[in-house]
Amino acid sequence: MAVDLELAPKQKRPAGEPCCEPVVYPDVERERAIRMAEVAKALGDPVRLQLVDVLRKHAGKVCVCELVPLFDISQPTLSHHLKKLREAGLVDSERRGLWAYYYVNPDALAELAGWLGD
Amino acid sequence: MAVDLELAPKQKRPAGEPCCEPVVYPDVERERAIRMAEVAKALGDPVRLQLVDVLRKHAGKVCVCELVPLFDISQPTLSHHLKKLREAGLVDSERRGLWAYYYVNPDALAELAGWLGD
DNA sequence: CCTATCCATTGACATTCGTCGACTCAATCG
DNA sequence: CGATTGAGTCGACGAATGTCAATGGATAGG
Repeated sequence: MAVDLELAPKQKRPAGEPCCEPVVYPDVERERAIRMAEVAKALGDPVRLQLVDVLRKHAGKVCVCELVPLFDISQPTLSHHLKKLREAGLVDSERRGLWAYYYVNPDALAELAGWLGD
Repeated sequence: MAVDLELAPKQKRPAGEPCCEPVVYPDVERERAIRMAEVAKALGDPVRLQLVDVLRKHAGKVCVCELVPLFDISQPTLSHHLKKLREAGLVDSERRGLWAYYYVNPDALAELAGWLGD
């Protein structure tokens, strides 16, 4: 937020001099951007976004065997998407016998939601 | 939102029968998910997320030549990211002589922000 | 035990992505 | 006009992605 851009140049550069001031972008912002971009990237697939949507609406733990018939993809592909969501911290899972239950991690969405909502 | 999942199965399938009810996922939700995933995907890169951040904070039109020194990437790469943001509808641009000015399209973020914020 | 079931992993494949250097093109200045 | 500048495009490259069929490992039921 220390970024304070000047207005655009009104004329051509005097030949040799740089176009603009070398504005420094704070590293703390950069790290925050990396975190939020990771979350956004995980949501950047329709299947994964719908998975998070279903898990959020259900507000509980959902068995994988209930998620599979919701999508036109194979079970290994769904498993792959769930792994991506897990790696991004968006969901967590719990194994109970044969079945695996998934649920959302609300904290993971908070930072991105806050930034988007201003 | 018509999705109303049953609780997970308590026992193994009786061999032959399907594990779960064939839940139908509404197509309208699917199309909305595709739109929002497209926006999320555009934000799924740290450079692009920071670009949107800078443009939003500046709340005006920013010249490309002012954006280039903010990042450790080449000018063609930045141009490529701006194109991606344009294609996703997140930003728009306007050419004035030699310079190109970019600004955010607030509407594009609204749907994703609304979904994230519940 | 033996078999069926759930779910994850592996390997393969085509596609997309992020990045750069080289180039093009329009516009500006002298 | 001729030289220079801003910005977009192109071609190339390695890396990552989404998808599937095949496989594996653990567990429940008979």
